[in-house]
Order: sequence, then structure tokens, then C-alpha cells
Amino acid sequence: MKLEEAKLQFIQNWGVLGTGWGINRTMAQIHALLLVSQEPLSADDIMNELQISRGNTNMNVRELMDWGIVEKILKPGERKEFFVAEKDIWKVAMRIIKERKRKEVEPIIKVLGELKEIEGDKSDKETQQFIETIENIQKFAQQASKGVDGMVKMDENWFTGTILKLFK
Amino acid sequence: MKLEEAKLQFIQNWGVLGTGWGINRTMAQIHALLLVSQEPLSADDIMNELQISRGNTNMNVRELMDWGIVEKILKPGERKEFFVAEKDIWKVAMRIIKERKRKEVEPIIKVLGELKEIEGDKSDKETQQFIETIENIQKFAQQASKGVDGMVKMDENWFTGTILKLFK
DNA sequence: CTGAACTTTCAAAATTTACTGAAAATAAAA
DNA sequence: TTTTATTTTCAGTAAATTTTGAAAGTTCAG
Repeated sequence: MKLEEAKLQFIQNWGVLGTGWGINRTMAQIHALLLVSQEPLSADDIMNELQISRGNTNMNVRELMDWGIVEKILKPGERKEFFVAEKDIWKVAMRIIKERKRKEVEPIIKVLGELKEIEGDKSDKETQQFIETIENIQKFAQQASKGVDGMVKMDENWFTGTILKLFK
Repeated sequence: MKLEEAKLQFIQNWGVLGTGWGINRTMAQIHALLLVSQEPLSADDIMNELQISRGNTNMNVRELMDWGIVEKILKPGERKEFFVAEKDIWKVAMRIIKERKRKEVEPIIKVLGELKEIEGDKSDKETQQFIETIENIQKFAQQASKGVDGMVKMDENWFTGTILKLFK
């Protein structure tokens, strides 16, 4: 296998992986392309490499930037915008986990809290068991959420050197 | 909010959550319905509650069983099959994590290993950097994978009482 | 065996999601 | 200001996914 072929392979597989986790295939592919590109790429570069339209490129690059795992680069003297991906995969993972927690786990915790406030006879067996089920799920989600916070904080401390300060 | 309304709310929200993680909405909804049902439900029950076809019901229930988070119950004297969901949410989470690791993380680790075996001049800068990127991703995936194994094992030990044996 | 009760399958239809491309907007250069 | 390069938007279209429902398959009682 040659280098270019290997890059394409990687891009395809990253796309499939993304799809399985509710992430748009093209978005994952653009991310993969930027991950294995040493130089910043322009929208045209991405369009050519992945054979996709300008609109598609624009929207998915923007979403990657919203996630905080791709950033825009302006080269002096150039009109075009270029893009690079965060290469530290641990940072990438932390960002994604943090965002998904915020956008998907926290809202469901909130909803579960509301569902517990159900009206009616709390001594009714059916009602009791429903509340118990919801409570268990909520507790689990809160624990998981805290676990994530811990990981993210550990990570941030590591990079900002806060952990080291503990030893001073 | 009344009990029945709260159940529907839960089912809807569970469906949305599932969708965001690449899980079929109906499958997540059936799972939610079974989670909040105290009695085992038949295919007809599920069809009626969620207003979906028999085929859809059948396929999604089967997939939930493949995941190991729903099981088939046969009532003596009844021709129909009934279904119940595993209610311990921690067990459910462990099962899902384990399956997704097997079906999605392990294959990508394998592919990454192959991509490292790229032909050509290994002293070429481009090639070197590609291999390094892939290697970092692979290492990360392997670490995550081990972390998951640890959690799952902890869980299994807990339930089989193996941890207690350590104190004997 | 036969027929009733129930489950499974899968081609076609419906729905959802993603993509295109051209027009509008923006921003820099002339 | 006008022209030119580039990005953004979004209505319409295309593609992918999900769902239906009827036919085929299975199982079991009589």
C-alpha cells in the first residue's frame, strides 16, 4: 500500500466509524483528511480530495470548528482560508466527549428530573416503580457525567501544569 | 403530568438520545417502553403502544436481544412471546459499551495496524508523519479499549462476587 | 395430517437526512 | 466606487435509512 492509498483508506474508515456514532460521514471524512494532512488545506483542496460540493464542504468544516477540533488559518497575502485539525488525539477526544455531554447527556438528565415530578398517587405501585426506574437512570447519567468532568479536568490540569503545582 | 404521559415523554426522549448515537429511533423507543413496563410485553402490545408495524417491531426487538439488553419470555400456556428489558441500567450500559467496542472500536484498531504497514520510503518525512499520526490514534484507541475492559471486568466481578474473594 | 396462531422476511414505499449548485453576501483589491 | 475573489446560504434534489404489510415460514393443538 502506498501513502496516498493509505490516506484514502483512513478517510473511508474514519467516515464509517463516525456514521456509527451519529456523526455525518462527510464531516468525519473531512476531519480525517485534515488529520493526515501536514499542510493546512483550503476549501478547494477538500472539495477536490473528497469530491464533494463547496456547500457541503463549507457546512461540515464549520461544524468541525464548532466542535473545536478544526481551526481556520489565514495565510498572509492569501485571500483564501485554510483549515487544520487538532492533531493531539487525546485533546480531540476530550473535546468531543465534553461537547456530547453538554448537548446530549445534560438535557436528558434535566428531562429525567422533570419526569420524576409526576403528579398523582405516589403510593401507587406503578407510579413508584416508574419513578424508581427514572431515578436510577438519572443517577447513572449524573455519575457518568461527573466521571467525564473528572477526566476533562485532569486533562486540562495536565496541559496547564496545575497538577505540578500540587507538588510545590 | 400523569403517569402515562410521563412514560410517553420518556420514550420520546430516549428515542432522540438514541438517534444522536447512531441507534435507530424505534429500537431505542421499544427499549424505553420495555424499561418502564412492569409486565412483559408482547409484539402486539409494542405495536399498539408505539403505533408501528409488526415487521418493524420484530426486527428491532430482535436487535435489542442481540445486544443482550432485552430477553424473550415464554409464559406457560401462552402461544405468544413476551419481552422484558434488563432493568439494571449499569448492566445495560456495560453491555452496550462492550458490544460497541467489539463491533466498532476493535475493527478500527485492526485497520490502523494495517495502515502502519505502508510500503515505501520510511525515511520520507510525509510517510513518517502519517505513520506517527496513525500510531497515536491507535495507541489512544487501545488505551480506551483497555479502560473499557477494566470497567466491564470490575462490573462482572462485582456481580459474580469475585471481588469479595479477594478479601478472604 | 390440517388449520389456527403467531413470527419472520423482504421488496416496495415512505421518511429522513445529506448534498448540490447557483444566487446572495462579504470582503479585499483596483 | 467598481471589480474580483471568496465564502455562505438554502431551495431543490439525491441518497440513505427506516418502515410497512403481505406472503412465506414456523409451531403446535386437535
